[in-house]
Amino acid sequence: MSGGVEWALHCCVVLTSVTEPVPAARLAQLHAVSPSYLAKQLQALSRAGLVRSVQGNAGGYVLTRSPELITVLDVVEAVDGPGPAFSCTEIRQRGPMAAPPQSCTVPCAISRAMAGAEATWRDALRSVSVADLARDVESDYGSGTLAGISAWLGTGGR
Amino acid sequence: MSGGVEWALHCCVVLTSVTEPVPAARLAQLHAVSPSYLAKQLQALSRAGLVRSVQGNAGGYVLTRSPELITVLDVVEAVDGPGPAFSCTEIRQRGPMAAPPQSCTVPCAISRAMAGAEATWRDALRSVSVADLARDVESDYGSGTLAGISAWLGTGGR
DNA sequence: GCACTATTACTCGGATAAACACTGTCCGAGTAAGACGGG
DNA sequence: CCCGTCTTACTCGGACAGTGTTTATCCGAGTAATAGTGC
Repeated sequence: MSGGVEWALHCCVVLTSVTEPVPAARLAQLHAVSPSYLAKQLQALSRAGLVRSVQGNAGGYVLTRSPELITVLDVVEAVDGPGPAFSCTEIRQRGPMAAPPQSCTVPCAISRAMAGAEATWRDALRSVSVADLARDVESDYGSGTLAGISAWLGTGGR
Repeated sequence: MSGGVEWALHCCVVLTSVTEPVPAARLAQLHAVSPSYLAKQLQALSRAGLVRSVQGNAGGYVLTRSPELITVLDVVEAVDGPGPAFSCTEIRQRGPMAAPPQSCTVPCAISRAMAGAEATWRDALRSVSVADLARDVESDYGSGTLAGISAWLGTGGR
């Protein structure tokens, strides 16, 4: 799995607590990661419609909707791509003992098993929203943690 | 995900119906795939203890235990590696607003969410055995399908 | 003092290289079967 | 006819290139704030 997913999720959680746009460079130095590469992930989020980009001076990124309505699955699919991780090659239709095409109206048993597992994985990620993550953060590190980060982002605490 | 997982699973299903060792090359031409690369996957299965390799003339691969006791998860972990797909980089401890180490006794909220989803994925794969897959194949393509493949593997049907 | 305009600096966005992992291939070590010869 | 030995051919196992995707980077297009100027 792409490592940028973690960055994107952390950014979404941080963006929960801000109201004004935050530049990608600021988010990058907050997490001490490569600014250029983080920009790429944010562009993916923008293409997926999860965040809105504001150009010009005092621009940056903002969430497009309430954190309750953004699931972890949304972020993962935006960064890693929506396609399934396991793709069936239909090798049952190849070779000397190939299954006839008329028998292949449904996916093969292996593909079904893998697809079912991925479905549960997606369901689990869909059941967690970015707002839930933000709540957990406040619970883990004490209330006011996100407010402090928001303040740091706003002030030029460089 | 590695594409070799699919090949390995098909091989395990096929090996369900044989009693004598089957060479990797024979499995390769059955599925019309690269013999050398399939050998690599089978080596991984051997390292994981799922199949037993028999060297010398009339050698090949055999399952080490009953197909009921081999789960799809076993095969996936053998080929793709046992490590989790999502690995937390602990970026919460980096940057100017880094969380103090004493607050990081438990994994961060994001890591927990991803780990939980992967756990359900693993459970789903663990609940399906290779024997289940073989049963489904017989059900899909008619009883005797695997017997026919076994016969082809045994005879020099080249 | 106010409005308009030109400048300026800052933002995102996509196009461009480097690094890693997956895919594919090869040849050598080891082994069991089979052929051969002797008793 | 049976046993032991030797050859032989076949198997796996790990080491070696090719290719695609992920990671990382850069510079140009566009925009909003800002400073300056005239009324």
